[in-house]
Amino acid sequence: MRSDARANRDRVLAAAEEVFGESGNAGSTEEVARRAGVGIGTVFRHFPTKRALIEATVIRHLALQAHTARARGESGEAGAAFRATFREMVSGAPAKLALVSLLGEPAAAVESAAVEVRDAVGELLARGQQAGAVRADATVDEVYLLIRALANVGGDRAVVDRAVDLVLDGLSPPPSA
Amino acid sequence: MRSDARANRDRVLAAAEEVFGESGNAGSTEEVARRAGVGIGTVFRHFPTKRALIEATVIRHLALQAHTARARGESGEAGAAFRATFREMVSGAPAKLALVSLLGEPAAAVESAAVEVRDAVGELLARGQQAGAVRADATVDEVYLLIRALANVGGDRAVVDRAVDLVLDGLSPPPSA
Amino acid sequence: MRSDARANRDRVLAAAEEVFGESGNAGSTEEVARRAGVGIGTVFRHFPTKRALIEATVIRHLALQAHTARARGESGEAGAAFRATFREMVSGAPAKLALVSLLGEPAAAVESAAVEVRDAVGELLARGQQAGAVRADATVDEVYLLIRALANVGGDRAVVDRAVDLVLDGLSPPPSA
Amino acid sequence: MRSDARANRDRVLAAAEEVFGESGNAGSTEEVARRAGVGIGTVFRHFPTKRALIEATVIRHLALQAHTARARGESGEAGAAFRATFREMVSGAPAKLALVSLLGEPAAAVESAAVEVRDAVGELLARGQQAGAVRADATVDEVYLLIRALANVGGDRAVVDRAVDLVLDGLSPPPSA
DNA sequence: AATGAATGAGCGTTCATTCAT
DNA sequence: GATGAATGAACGCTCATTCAT
Repeated sequence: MRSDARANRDRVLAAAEEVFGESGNAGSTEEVARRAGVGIGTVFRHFPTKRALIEATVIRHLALQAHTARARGESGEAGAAFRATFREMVSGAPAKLALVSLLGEPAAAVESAAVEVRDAVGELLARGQQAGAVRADATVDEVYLLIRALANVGGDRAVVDRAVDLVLDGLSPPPSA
Repeated sequence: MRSDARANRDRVLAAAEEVFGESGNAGSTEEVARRAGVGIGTVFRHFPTKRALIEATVIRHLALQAHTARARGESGEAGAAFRATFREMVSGAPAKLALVSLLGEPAAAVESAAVEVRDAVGELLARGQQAGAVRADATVDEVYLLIRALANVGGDRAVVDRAVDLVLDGLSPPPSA
Repeated sequence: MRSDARANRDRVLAAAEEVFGESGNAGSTEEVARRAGVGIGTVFRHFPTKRALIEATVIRHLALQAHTARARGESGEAGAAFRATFREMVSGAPAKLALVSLLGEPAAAVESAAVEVRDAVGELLARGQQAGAVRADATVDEVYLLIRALANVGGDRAVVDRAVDLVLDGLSPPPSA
Repeated sequence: MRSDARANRDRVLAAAEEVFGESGNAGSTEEVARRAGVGIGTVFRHFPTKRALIEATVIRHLALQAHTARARGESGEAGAAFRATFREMVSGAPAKLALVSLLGEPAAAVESAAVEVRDAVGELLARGQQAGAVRADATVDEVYLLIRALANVGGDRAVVDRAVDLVLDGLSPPPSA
């Protein structure tokens, strides 16, 4: 039965990402249970409080983001890798509301998952800069903030894409160098 | 008595901006009444539902933003006006614009208040472009989206400021002109 | 409307004494509301937690007991007054379960209400002893404990009465004095 | 395997006496399983409902009490035996007898276990009376009620002991004999 | 026979909304 | 017009009970 339990846990987490992504903290635990196709008791068996459920959801989301960033990091040209990852992280966010901001004081586990993402982005950025493909004066903080801002803003996909183009242009090194 | 009522309406709106700005949709109507110094019944007399109250709050905020943008539009240099307004709109609205996304389907009145803001931004953008101070290929849609994205993202104020600098750099015309 | 609110408060307290008296802590706040004929929200408006409601109920009960004890204290013969009050306090308890024991750590207000009762009993006891109608070596603590024990025990009323007779006999002064 | 099952049943009953003795009906079946070192399913295999478990616990306790009373009955002096048993029954059962009152309508099996105890007390009482060591007009009903009352009352152990002394004094034959 | 994951009714509590004063 | 007491639906969470393994 261990495998059933794990499967349920995963379905609950997936449902939670949907629900809290759509409705933020206003999403209800009951709704999560309904979408996961399990009883409310099962949700609470796996995550003892609503907050614990949200934290686990956020961590899962951040882990996915970190994975996205790292996966691309090994590919060839540094500038292209940086830009492609930037685009993917912006458009890949399945939740449109800022999941992370749901937590007042983020738990330590959440913080460390976020650091993981930031570090992955930082590595891509550093390579891009070494290759001369990204402005030398941009820091991880700003770049990661831009990714978060664009990933969480609502609006037409095409408009977002063009806005990303503009931002990536701003991140290119000045041609006079 | 009409003026009393109007005064109450204004105090309620001001309190609502505070409360919902701090706590989002989780802020309670009772808390709004308390801060406005009126009874809960008075709040509901002026705004028949919580949603109506939030909408009115958002509209008030958007109207203020439109006003800010228009006021700036008449001042001297076009590129500087555009950039200053961009900065003001990003930093002047922490967490308040997020209310718009809590509305689900925004009411028509909210939409039209938002269009007002977009148009004001559009005018500033057009002038900046005519003056050669802003990239000719940027459109209002992208610019307004960037403002919204940066206004709603959480994070250190200083980091946000530097991110805005990067974006405004990206919006500058290419030096090859 | 102040008087309506007070009336409701009283009906809630009376219902709570019934419900918690019958079912102890297992009695539900909803049941209290139902018996009081008010909505659940009204119960919580007057008593912000279930615990606060139980405390208020207990205090009311203790105040009634203290009143019973004091009222009798002014009447004529000291020994008779002591015994009559003892009987009244045992049989007058409308709640058959030990309301007081419902509280883990009793709140300060509850403690002081209990002290009030103990003091009233103590005064009656002292007078009885001065009049030579009650054993001189009995202390308030024991007497009050006997009252509590007999008030809370279940069983046939007639049997309780005879048990009280036996106890009061034990509290009489030894005839050899 | 039959002996394994019986061993489990006993461990569950012992755990139940602990848990419900401490927390009354608020004690949870899961906690009983945990302390018994078995799965929750095993508890419900042996006792189909929580109520059945509590009943079995109470019956076990009453049987022990009856045994105590009977064992003492055979020892030497009748008055001393009666008084010693009275004291033991009062102090040996803190909070556990209270479970009986949580049962609402006690099951027939519980009633008959209680009758067993009452009868054992009755026998001790009769012997004490025959020996002239206990008041002739006291009946089993009153005596058993006094034991129940004192066993269930909360309060300082020393105070309870002195209250028992007073009661036993009241049960002594009048010195005029 | 034993296990423990799953279930869902029920509880305490909150809060938008109504309405008698 | 203003007030605030009353209402009850909805939420987070617990726990007795069931059942697949």
